[in-house]
Amino acid sequence: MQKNMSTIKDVAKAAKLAVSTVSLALNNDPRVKESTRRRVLEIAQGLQYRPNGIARDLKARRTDTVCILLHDLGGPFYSELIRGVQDVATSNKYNTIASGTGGGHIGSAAVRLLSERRVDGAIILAPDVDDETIIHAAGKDLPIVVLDRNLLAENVYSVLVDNERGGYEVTKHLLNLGYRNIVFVCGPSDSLDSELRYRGYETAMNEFHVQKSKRFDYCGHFTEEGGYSIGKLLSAMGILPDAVFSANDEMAIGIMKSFIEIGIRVPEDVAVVGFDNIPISEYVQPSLTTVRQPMYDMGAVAAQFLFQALNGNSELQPVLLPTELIVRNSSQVK
Amino acid sequence: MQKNMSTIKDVAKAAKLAVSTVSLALNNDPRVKESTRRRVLEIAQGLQYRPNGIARDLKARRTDTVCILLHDLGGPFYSELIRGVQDVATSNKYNTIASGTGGGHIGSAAVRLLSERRVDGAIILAPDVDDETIIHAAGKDLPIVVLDRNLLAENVYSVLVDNERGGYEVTKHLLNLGYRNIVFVCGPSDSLDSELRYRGYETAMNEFHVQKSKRFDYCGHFTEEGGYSIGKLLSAMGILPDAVFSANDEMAIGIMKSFIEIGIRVPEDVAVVGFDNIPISEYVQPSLTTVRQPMYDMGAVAAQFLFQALNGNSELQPVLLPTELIVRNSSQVK
DNA sequence: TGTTATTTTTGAAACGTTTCGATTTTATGA
DNA sequence: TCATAAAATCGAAACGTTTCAAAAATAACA
Repeated sequence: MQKNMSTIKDVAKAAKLAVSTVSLALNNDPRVKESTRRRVLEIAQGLQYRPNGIARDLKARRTDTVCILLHDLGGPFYSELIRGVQDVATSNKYNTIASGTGGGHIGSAAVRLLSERRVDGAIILAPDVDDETIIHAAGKDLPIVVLDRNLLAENVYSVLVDNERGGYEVTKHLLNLGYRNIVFVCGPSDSLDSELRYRGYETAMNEFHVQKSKRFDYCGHFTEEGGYSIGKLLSAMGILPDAVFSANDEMAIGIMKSFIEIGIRVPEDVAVVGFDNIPISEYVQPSLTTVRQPMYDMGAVAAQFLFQALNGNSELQPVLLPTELIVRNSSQVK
Repeated sequence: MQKNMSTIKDVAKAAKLAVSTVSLALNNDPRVKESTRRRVLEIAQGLQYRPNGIARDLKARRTDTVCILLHDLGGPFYSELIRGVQDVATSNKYNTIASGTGGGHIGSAAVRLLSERRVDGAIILAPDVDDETIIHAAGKDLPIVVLDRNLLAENVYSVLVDNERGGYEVTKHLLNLGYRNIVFVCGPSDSLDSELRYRGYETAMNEFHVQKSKRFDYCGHFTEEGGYSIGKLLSAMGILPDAVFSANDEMAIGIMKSFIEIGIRVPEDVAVVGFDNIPISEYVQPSLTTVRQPMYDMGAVAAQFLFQALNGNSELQPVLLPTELIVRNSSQVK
């Protein structure tokens, strides 16, 4: 049975000093005599004393920690985002913790970290955290940066990726290559991303005076399986288009897989393009033409916003980050 | 300028009740009259009161949170691990936060979360957190599960993957296919994983009475670039083996890339196998034969250990999870 | 109505720190 | 040696909760 964790009181008692002196000593306050400090340090060491961070946070009314909330921690392309946040947070001497909002009671992670003020700031890329929660939690002393979300509120700042332009450019790429019958495969119907990418597609198609596919004809759930089914469906119904623009890479990969299985060649018979530039998009066969989102930048910019806000600057305009078209082999015969 | 967050005191004052009554009311204690509770709830709502989690944690001396410490949050194959942990933690009504140990001052994340007791338990897969820190932080009330680390200490529990057997099996697979001149490419010299995988390789080679490569001749840093250089080196020196067993997939992919670049065919000229079964290993060309680590199980088992320990069971023997050989095209002509 | 049992509310202490103003100790200068 | 300045230490309050024992209010019963 281990004895209880020793506290600053125990150290004080052992050193025959006041608690306050010990505290000062441990925090290297110049007011304590050098010899006392050394003695305190020694005794603290001997007692295996470790300050209790929670008590410290309570007193300080700050945690020096920011969090990043993701629906699915460890999703395929959050990695760079997290890195971006962490790099900036670290250089501002803040700690970063991440939490997934997916499992468990809905909103529990958000409530716990934000509403109950266990962090000093937050970056949120999680559609399942509702605006309400965010608006309520945000405050002068707890700025929140939302990613990929249309939300305008006090102490809430916004970083967006130009999904619409990305959709426009990749569609135009297809059109320039001569493809005309281009089908758009959308994601979940409540996905803003999917919607915006469609709008870009729409614009490009209009620009070329080409008839566009009805938006909601083909709808996966941003999953590879979803794409696979849609691919099967398209070919089974004998309505193969010239090209498919899938609202994300996972679905695009599923689509390609289904095509290839039944002997439809990509891109010779049908071109396929995706969106997101997830790591495997480079490795699938054929490699996937897609649109890169600047995930690292997104994280870094979001974190910078956070610290600007924490330093009192509340005049931060929403920023729109550019995407980048990445042409690979799924759209263009070598 | 936003006014200060309201506390339970403000609610009490507004309701003309004692703080303690309000606390009881908010926590649905049956001792408070129903009508009072409703009144309190209403007033709390009106004041936008949100309990301060830090104060609560301090008083309760527990956080209902466990953390998972990874060197590189968002690394390619942690995703499943995190999911495993989170699933189990959630079903035990605990929250999970994740933190990367890579950026920033070394050990800072670990110290902050573990030593300063901001969590009730931890799962650690991060070679850069040293044993010392773990041993010191661990306690009856803060069990720690270490993954892939040889560490035996009080309140520290261990979940391992049978790297040695994995190495043995994949080597045997090569030997059974007739390969004899098999080179082992190791990871960083301080990597236990790499070492164990080598031992499995050694055993298999001995079993077949084949001469094995010297262990430290070829050493990448578990990176694709490292593998690429080694591949170049091997071919440049004209000492191509029959097969290469790379201590992880990233390096294996780099090696294949370099081979293919200069016209060496995989697997016809040289077979390549890796370890870890990272997502893209399935998609590279040729697809990579590798060894799967049961990441989800690892996370789930680790979390289960944690909660067993939190519930007073300290008799948990280290567990060794089996690996699984995944044969793909990089080792075997179709 | 008075007594007792029950329900409801309360004040104070505690969790482990930091910080402030006050007090004690030591050093300084005449 | 004494007064004063400077250095070192101290005690108490505070951070925002929960909890415990006790007090107050209400209900039940004779």
